[in-house]
Amino acid sequence: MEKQKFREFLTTKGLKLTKERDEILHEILVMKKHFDPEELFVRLKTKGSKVSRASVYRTIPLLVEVGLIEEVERIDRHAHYEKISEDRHHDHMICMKCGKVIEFYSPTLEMLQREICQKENFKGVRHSLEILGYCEKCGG
Amino acid sequence: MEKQKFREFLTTKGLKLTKERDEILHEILVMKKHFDPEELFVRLKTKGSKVSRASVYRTIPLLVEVGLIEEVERIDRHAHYEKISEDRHHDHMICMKCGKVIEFYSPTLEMLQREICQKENFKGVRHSLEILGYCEKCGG
DNA sequence: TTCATTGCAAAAGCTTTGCATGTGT
DNA sequence: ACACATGCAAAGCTTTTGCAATGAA
Repeated sequence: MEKQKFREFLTTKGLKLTKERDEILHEILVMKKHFDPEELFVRLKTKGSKVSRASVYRTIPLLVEVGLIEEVERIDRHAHYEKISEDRHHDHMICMKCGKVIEFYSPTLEMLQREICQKENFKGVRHSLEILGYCEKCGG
Repeated sequence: MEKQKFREFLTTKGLKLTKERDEILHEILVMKKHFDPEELFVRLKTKGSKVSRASVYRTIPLLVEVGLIEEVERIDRHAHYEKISEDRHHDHMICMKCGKVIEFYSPTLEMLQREICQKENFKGVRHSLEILGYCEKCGG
């Protein structure tokens, strides 16, 4: 159904559904976690795809635009993306020592943010909260 | 007093207080808002400083380490930093249309985050919350 | 004097783009 | 057939680094 959504988007925009675009989206749907463009490219290559880096980089913005993926963080100099799941938005805790990422969700937090936006007359579309610190293992 | 803090840090680490480092910190203290390395470099140049880009890039990590500045976001491919002010931490709302940045602070939000960390046995050190959307002017 | 530091320019690393060719619709 | 896409390689940008010269302590 994500594929359907993408297909409609392309049609609407007068763009074309190519084998490359399909392969890229497919690979993202198959992955569970975060990914960066290079990683995605390598995965595709490994599976025998002939897609080029350029196409990967050119397709990602389209997928962000449809709302199928979103940029979650930038580590060093490369962007990281994540599939937007059906279930629900979540935020991240990132361990500054081992890099472990804990995803969490707090309805209270979501509500509070809506309130804050209202107070500032700001129309919030999406948000990202990152808590940096140390995980249980690395020394709380 | 920030300068004092930096000086002590350098001494402790066996590093030297150079004219360049002083000029860089000085310029940051004079600025009120966010900045990126290039912007900082240009400002210094404009004021007649002879500092090189390399020194700017080499000094920034030191200032982050002392806790005088922090990275607040990455836009496109460049990092943005901000002076850590005496007063208090704040988060950001960013208008996706005009780029306006609204800083806000919510004690409730701060408290809530401490609770969330506790639940995950995570030792939070700092966090950043970005709400993306549209400001009053750009169409709420 | 002795290391850390600087500037320069080259290198690195991620992402974008020009162009000729290929391909959905 | 007509745009739009693709791959490739080159270009772009921000950030890092090697090296010889410089300077703080």
